[in-house]
Amino acid sequence: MKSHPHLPVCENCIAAGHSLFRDLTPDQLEKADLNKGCSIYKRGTIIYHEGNRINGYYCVNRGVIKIYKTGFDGKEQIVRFAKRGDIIGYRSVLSRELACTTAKVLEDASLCFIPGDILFELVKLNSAFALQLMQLTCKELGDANNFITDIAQKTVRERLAEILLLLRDTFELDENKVLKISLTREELANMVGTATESVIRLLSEFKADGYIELQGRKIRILNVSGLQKVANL
Amino acid sequence: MKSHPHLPVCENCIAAGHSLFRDLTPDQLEKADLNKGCSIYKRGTIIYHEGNRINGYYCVNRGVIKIYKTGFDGKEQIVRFAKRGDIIGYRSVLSRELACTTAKVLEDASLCFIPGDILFELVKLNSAFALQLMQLTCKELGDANNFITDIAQKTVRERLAEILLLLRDTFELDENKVLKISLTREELANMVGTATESVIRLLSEFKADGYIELQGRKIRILNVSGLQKVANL
DNA sequence: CGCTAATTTGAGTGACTTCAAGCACAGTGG
DNA sequence: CCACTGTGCTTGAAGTCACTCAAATTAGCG
Repeated sequence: MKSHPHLPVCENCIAAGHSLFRDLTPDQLEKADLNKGCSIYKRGTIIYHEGNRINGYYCVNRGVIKIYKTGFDGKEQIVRFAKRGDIIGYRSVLSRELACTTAKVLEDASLCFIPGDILFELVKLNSAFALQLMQLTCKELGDANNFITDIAQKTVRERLAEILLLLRDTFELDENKVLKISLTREELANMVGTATESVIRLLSEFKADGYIELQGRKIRILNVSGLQKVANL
Repeated sequence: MKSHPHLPVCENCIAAGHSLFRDLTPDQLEKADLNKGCSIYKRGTIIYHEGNRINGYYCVNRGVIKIYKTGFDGKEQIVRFAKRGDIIGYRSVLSRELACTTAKVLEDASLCFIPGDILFELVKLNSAFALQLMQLTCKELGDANNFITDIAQKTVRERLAEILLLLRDTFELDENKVLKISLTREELANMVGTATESVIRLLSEFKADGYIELQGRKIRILNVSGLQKVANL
C-alpha cells in the first residue's frame, strides 16, 4: 500500500466504469480529483475490515477486490467483487454505519480514496449524481434479493452453475474461453455458500458433462446454455 | 381495493414512520399530499406483482404487507415485511427496473400511492431528502448482505430462532408476550428458507426447550436470550 | 333461512431419502 | 514445502412423501 507514482485521472476511470460520475460538471469532478488520494495495494491486502468506521469510499482504478462478510465460525461469504470502474465502501459512508463487509485485494490494485464529505457535498450539489448513486444502490439491492432467493431455494449444483455464469458476465472470457479471474476452490465455495469439497466434486461433474474444462484454477467455459439449464435460468 | 373514505394526512404518517420525509419543507410535503391517491386493500390482495412496471411507490398507512420473490418452483421467499410508516416499491422506481418482488396484503391495509415523478422531483429539490432515501436503501442493502451470510452458513434451527427475534423487533409483543403478527407455518418457512414441516418440528422443539409457547398461530416468546444463544447472535 | 354435509386449508407426525458437510488422507505443483 | 486440489467414506441435517387430525369455509338442502 504505497502512494501512487502518477495519479490516475478520474476522467479515464469514468470512461471505464458505470455511469455514476458522468453527470458531474467539470468543476465538480475536479473537486473530487483534488481531494482524492491514490494508493497501490498488493494481493492479500485488506482495504477495510468489517466493523471499521470508513470515512470515505474507494474507486477501483485497476485490480480486483473481493467483498465478503465473515460468518459465525469464521467462514467467509463473498458478497461481490469490484473491478476497474467500480466503487466500494460507499454503503457504509452513506448509511453512516460501520462497514458490514471486509474488502480484500485479489489482484494487485490501484484505488483512489475520496473522503465522505466530498460524496455528501456532491449529492447536495448535483441531484443527477444523487440519482445515479441511488440507482446503483437499488440495483445492488435487487441483486441481493435475487441471491437470497437462490441460496434459499436452489441446490448447490444449481448455484455453482449460476456463479460460473455470473463470473463470465463480470470478468469475461479470454480468447480461449477461459474465465479471466483466478479463484481458489475455497473462494468459489465462499461465493456459492457451500464447502470446498462440494465445489471440487461438482466442478469435475460439470467437466465430465462437457460444460467446462479445468486446468488448475483456469476454468474454460464450453457450454453456456448447458450451464444455464443446470442453473434453471 | 376501494378508494379511501377520508384521506390520511401525510403529517400523521411521518410521525409514525422512519424519518424519511422529515426533511421535506411544508410545501414539498403538500406537493406529495396533493398528488397521492389512497386505497384500502383487503387481506390477500396483491399490490404489485414481480415483473410489473411500477410507476410510483406506496406508503403504508395501516396494515401489514409481505414482500416476497417467487423462486423457480413457485416457492415464495419472503424478503421483508412493511408496516405503518414504511414505504414499498421505491426500489423499482428509483432503479427504473421492473418490480423484482411481489407485495401482498397480510393484514387489511390502507396505502397511499405517490407517482414516481414526484419522488424524482423531491430528490431533485431536496438533497437532505435524497440522502435519507439513500440511507434507507443502504440500510436495506446491509440487512440483505447479513441475511445472505446467515442463510448460507447457519442451520435452519439457528435461522428460525433469528427470524423469531426479528419478528419480535419488527412487530413487538403484546402484554402476554405474544408476537403481534399472525403467520402460517408455511410463511415462517418462506422467511427462513426451509420446508414447512421443518418449521413445525423446530417450533415444537423450541417449545419443549421452554423458549416459546404455541397456541395455533400465536407464538409467545418466553426466553429471548435463549433464542439469541440458539441463533448465535 | 338455519343446520348439517362436504370440502378445503393448515398443523402436526412418522418413515424414508438424499444432498451435502465433515473428516481423513493422498497427491501435486508453484 | 506448504497451500491447494482431489477422492473416498461416513454421517447428519433437512427435504420429501404420505397420511391424520382439527378447524374453518362453503355448499347443499329440507
